[in-house]
Amino acid sequence: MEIFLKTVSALNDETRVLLLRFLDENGEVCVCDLQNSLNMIQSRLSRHLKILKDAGFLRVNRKGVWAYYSIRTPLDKFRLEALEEIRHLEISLPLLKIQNESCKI
Amino acid sequence: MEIFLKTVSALNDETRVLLLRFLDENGEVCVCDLQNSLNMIQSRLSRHLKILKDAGFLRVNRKGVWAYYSIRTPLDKFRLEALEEIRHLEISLPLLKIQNESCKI
DNA sequence: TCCTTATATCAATATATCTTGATATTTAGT
DNA sequence: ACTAAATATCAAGATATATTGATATAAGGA
Repeated sequence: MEIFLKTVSALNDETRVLLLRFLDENGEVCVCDLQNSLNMIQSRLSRHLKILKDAGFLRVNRKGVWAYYSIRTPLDKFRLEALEEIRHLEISLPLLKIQNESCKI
Repeated sequence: MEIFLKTVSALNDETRVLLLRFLDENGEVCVCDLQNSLNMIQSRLSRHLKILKDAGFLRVNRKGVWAYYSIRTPLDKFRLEALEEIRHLEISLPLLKIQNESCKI
């Protein structure tokens, strides 16, 4: 029950749905680029990324000071179905903005 | 997005997950019997049933003063997958208690 | 070691959701 | 019309979650 509720509550926020969709479309993205692209305050972004990671949707890849987040694979059936649902939502998705080249993998 | 969030937020509550599971196992159940079986205050129950109904999970069948709730069919893929997930949760489910026979369909 | 940058966490406030008891509505029976 | 029972809705307080700015932590370079 706890895991289910954690999974579902992670989905229960417009910001996080947008994040999932953005990462689903753009693959592995650095936090600083998410910040720029989504025009989001850093502490807010960090919080939501943690919630999505803890709920099993995301993985982090740290390279020095940078943290690259991406959709975790493989996802189980339910999380995958949720992601599939999010793929079909009509969302005006911002473009990925790369801030500095050094951050680029 | 709104519909998705409404669906997901309906799932984001232990009481409602229990309700879904209970109705999934017991079929169409009268509110008064839900009240008895789940040992829940009436206003609380009524609120959660409404949320689940508005989110597309339940349907109501009114017969006189009684209201019989059941899982709506057919459910779309995502809601069905959520229900499937709930089916596999380890929940100690109370038994259905029929209060008065007149309520029985 | 000191400084800078990226990210994470904390504290305070604002907003949303849940629970309960009280009240309103609806229906059937007399 | 009046009453009783089932259900729905409302109002107040309690609890949880989100946002923001401030601070902490960690890594790399001078």
